[in-house]
Amino acid sequence: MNSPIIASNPSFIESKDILSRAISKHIFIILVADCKIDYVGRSSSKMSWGERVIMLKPDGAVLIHRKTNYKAINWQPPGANITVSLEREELNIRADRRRPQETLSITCRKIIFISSFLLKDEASFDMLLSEADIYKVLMLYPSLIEPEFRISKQQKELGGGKADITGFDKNGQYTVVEIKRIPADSNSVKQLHRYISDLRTTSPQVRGILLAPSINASAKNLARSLSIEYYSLDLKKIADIYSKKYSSDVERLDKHLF
Amino acid sequence: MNSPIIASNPSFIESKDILSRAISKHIFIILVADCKIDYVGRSSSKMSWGERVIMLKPDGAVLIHRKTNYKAINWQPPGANITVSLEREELNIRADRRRPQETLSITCRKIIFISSFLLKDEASFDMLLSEADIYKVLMLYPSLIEPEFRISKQQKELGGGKADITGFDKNGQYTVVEIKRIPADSNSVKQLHRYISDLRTTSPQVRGILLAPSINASAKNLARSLSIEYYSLDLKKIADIYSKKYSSDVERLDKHLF
DNA sequence: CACTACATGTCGCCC
DNA sequence: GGGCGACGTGTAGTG
Repeated sequence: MNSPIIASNPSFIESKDILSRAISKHIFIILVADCKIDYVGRSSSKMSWGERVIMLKPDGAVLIHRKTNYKAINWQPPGANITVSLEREELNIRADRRRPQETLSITCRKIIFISSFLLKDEASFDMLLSEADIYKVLMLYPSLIEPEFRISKQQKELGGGKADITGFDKNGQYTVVEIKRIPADSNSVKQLHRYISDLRTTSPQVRGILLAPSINASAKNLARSLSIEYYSLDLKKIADIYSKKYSSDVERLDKHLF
Repeated sequence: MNSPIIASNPSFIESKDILSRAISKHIFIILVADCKIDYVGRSSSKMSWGERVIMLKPDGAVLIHRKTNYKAINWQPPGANITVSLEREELNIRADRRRPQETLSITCRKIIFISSFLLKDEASFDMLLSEADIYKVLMLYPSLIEPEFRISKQQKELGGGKADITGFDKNGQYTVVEIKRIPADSNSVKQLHRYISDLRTTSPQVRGILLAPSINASAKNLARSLSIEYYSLDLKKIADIYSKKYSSDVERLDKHLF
């Protein structure tokens, strides 16, 4: 954290100086200003004067936040070209993007506060046990789905969507498997039903298996009425296998688990 | 802009005091801190120590931004319950949400900077060329849908959802129209199909028309198989009409365009 | 609180 | 770079 700059009620000249320097050096900037916003691009928007928080990131990303909501009210993604200009009693910040051609213009009539600083942050961001991770483990060990299960195809196109796993159970019955990493709801059941509904018109005995850590009551009822089976998925076990697989030695694991 | 608070390198005690007060008073907070993040909910993630910008909004929204990217790396949407606690040499900020049950935990080992302030902002946000704007233009000039098209109803309840426009073509055939302002995908086709599927059981010749600036290959195939028609929508022309209508003089426009 | 549909969706993957 | 599908999608409107 070198050279943090903090200025309250800076003049326009001072503000422009801080902004220009920070932008050219790719330093993170936060400003709070009374501003109006014009955006023209894929859509277009206008917002008149008000106090907002503006973030200018080293990679060219621009965000304008109002006092509520998770999403920025206006923005520009990374890679935007940011320019600052001083015109009479207004400071203008413009962020341009090409492909798609979009322009974001922030006109400030009062700068309440500016700060700029380096952010030292080299940490990795680890998303744990995504659906893709579970999928990888099940592809490696199909018997976790059901004993003697054989996977025939992954991500098969069905009913307009993509089924997670399709294959055959120990009786040779064609089966579609849907995986959820969070408690299954009626949407999960409907999703799986969409996949198998067209298959069932030709072969009604197609099995649909829903694998999830748990399932809620209405989803369970819906599944029963649609002849879809639900089995609980032991996420802890999956996570265990996943971490072991990615540390090493899959062979020993095989013997240990099955 | 009353009572802005700005503190550089505040102590943990001072930080907790500022945070607790600002949260209880629903005042906007920005802090820059060396922190680690744990999130558990629909997914889960972990990130170890690093300097980040944290925003706590009056409505309970929480955003954690790293030095790059448009999106927050971790967040909590509005309505989260935010609590602050001080434990040994760490300040912890927790944001909890129910339904879905999710927890975001921010552990700070150093507060670089805190500021908190009210944001006076009552401006309206005006977005132009939304799908609603396209409706308006088509309602004014149904012939843009198809020559001699007659609109009977806007936003008709069908198949559990709301169809954009329903009406009759030049042959008196009942028609459901779905509008997209972005390239149509298979979801768009499915959406329209849901609207017309029950109608077609009684009158198979009901037309489904999808209007969008473009359509992707899989959606085109799906549309064909479901007997749904796609026609491209000239957004530039629509925008042109819209802006002219809202500047004035619709009469002259009529003569000019048709 | 549910369900539905829109969004400058954004993001990542594959071609 | 464009096409395509998933997302911790978020967000607004409606019953």
